[in-house]
Amino acid sequence: MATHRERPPHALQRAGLSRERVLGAAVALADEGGVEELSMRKLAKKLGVEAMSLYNHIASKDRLLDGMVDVVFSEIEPPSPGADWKQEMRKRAISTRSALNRHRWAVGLMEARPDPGEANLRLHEAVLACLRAAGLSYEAAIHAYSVQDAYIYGFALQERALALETSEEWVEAAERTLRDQQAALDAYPHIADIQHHLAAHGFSHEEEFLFGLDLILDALEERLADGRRGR
Amino acid sequence: MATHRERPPHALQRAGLSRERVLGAAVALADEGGVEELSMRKLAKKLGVEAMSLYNHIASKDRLLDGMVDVVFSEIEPPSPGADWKQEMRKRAISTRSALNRHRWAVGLMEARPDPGEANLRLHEAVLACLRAAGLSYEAAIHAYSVQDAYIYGFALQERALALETSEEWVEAAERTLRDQQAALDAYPHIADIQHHLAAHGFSHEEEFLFGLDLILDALEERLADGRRGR
DNA sequence: ACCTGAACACCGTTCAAGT
DNA sequence: ACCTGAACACCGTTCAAGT
Repeated sequence: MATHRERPPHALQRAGLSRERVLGAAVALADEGGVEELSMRKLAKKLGVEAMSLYNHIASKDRLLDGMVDVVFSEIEPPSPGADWKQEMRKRAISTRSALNRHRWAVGLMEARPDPGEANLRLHEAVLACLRAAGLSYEAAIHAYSVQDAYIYGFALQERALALETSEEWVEAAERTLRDQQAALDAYPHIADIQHHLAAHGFSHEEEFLFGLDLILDALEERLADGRRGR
Repeated sequence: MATHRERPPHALQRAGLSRERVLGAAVALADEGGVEELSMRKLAKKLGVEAMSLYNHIASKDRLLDGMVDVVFSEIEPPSPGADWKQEMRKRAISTRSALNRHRWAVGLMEARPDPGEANLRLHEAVLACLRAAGLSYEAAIHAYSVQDAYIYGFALQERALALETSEEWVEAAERTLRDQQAALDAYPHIADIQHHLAAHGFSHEEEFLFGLDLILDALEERLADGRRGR
C-alpha cells in the first residue's frame, strides 16, 4: 500500500468515479426528473464526464436500474423478529411507503427486477424472520407477506398517479373537475357524487393508506390463529 | 353518402388505417414483445406503412398508450349494481387480474395515466354504483375501492415480476435456486426455508390471489356494517 | 385527407485509441 | 485502470412535399 505510486496529474485521468457515486447521482437525477429523464448521457454530464466512462463502473443501464432499486430497498427499515409482529409489519409498511414516495420513479421497478440486490434480500429475510418468529407456518407467512406487499406496492402505484399531496389540493382539484367537466360528469353520476364529497371533505393519502393497512393486518391476525396451529 | 366520390386508386393512398386499427396492432405488438418493444417505427412496419402515417390517427406515442390502456379497461367486466356487492366485487377483481395477465405491459400504466379514457370511466362508475347501491357511505365506498384496487394492481405487479406460470415451474425454480445459490442462501436462512417449502409444495398465483382478495372482502364486510349506519 | 422522405435531436452501447 | 471520440443502430417527432 505504501509503495502505491502517486497518480500522475494527467488531465483526462481524475474523474474519481465509483459505482457508489454513479448510483447516487442516478438516484438524484431520477428523483428530480423521473426515470424517463435518466439517460446515460445526462447522468454522465451531471458527473462531469462522458457517457462512455460510466461503463467502467456499471455494466449497462439495466444494471444501473438494479443498483438504484437496491438503494431504495436499503432505505426501508427492516422489522425486528422479537417484538409484536403486527406492530413491526405496520412500521415496515409505513417505511416502505415513504421510501417509495421519496423515489417515485422506483414504484414500478421494485418488484420487476429479477435477481434481487443485497438490501432487498436482507429486508426479505427480516420480514420472513419476523413472521416465523411470531409462530406463523410457512404457508401462513407466504400468505401474509403476499397480501401486505401487494397492498403496499399497489397503493404506492395509485398514489404516484394521483399526484396531489395535501387535502386542500384535493378540494381544489375536485372543484375544478366539477366546474370544467360538468357535461362529461352527467354521464357518470356516482363519480360526480364522489367529486362533490371530495370537494367538501378533502382526502388524505396517509389516512387512506392506514385504513387499508390496518384492515389487512387485523384480518391476518384473526386468520393466523388457525395458521399457527398448523392448519 | 351516395354522392361520396370514389377514391382514385393512387398507390400511396390506400393504407386504410384508423385509430382502432392502430390501437389494435399496438396492443398486439406489446402483448408479444412487451412495451419496450413498441416503437412507432415497428408499429408502422407491422401495419405496412411508414412511421409518420401513424400521426394522422393518434397525436403522439403518449396518447397511443392512453388508448391502449383504455382497450385493456374495456376488457374488464363491470359489476352490476343490484346483486350481492361482495360477489360482484370478487368477479370484477378476477376479471381485472385476468385482463392484466393477458396484457402484462399494462400493469404499471393503468393507474399512471392522467385523464382517464371512456372504458375506464364506465368501469369506475359501475364500481361506485355497486358499492353505493349496497348502502355504503361515500367514505366507506372510497375506502373499499381504494383497498381493493391497491391490492389488485399490486398483486398483478408482483405476478408480472414472478413470471412462473404453473406450480410445477415453481417447484423447478425453487430447486434450481437451492442448488445454484446454496452459498448465498446460507446468509438468509428464512429465505432458504421458504425455497424448500416451495420446492416441496409448489405455488399457485390464483390461490394466492384469492386468499388475499377474500381476506380483504370479508374484512370490508365486517367493517362496513358501521359504514352503513352513517359513521 | 392521408401518406411519405428527409431531417433533427435524441437514445444505449461497442470499439479502438489515448494516458 | 480509467477516460474518450467516432460510430452504429436505434428512438419520437416536425415539416414540406406529394397525391
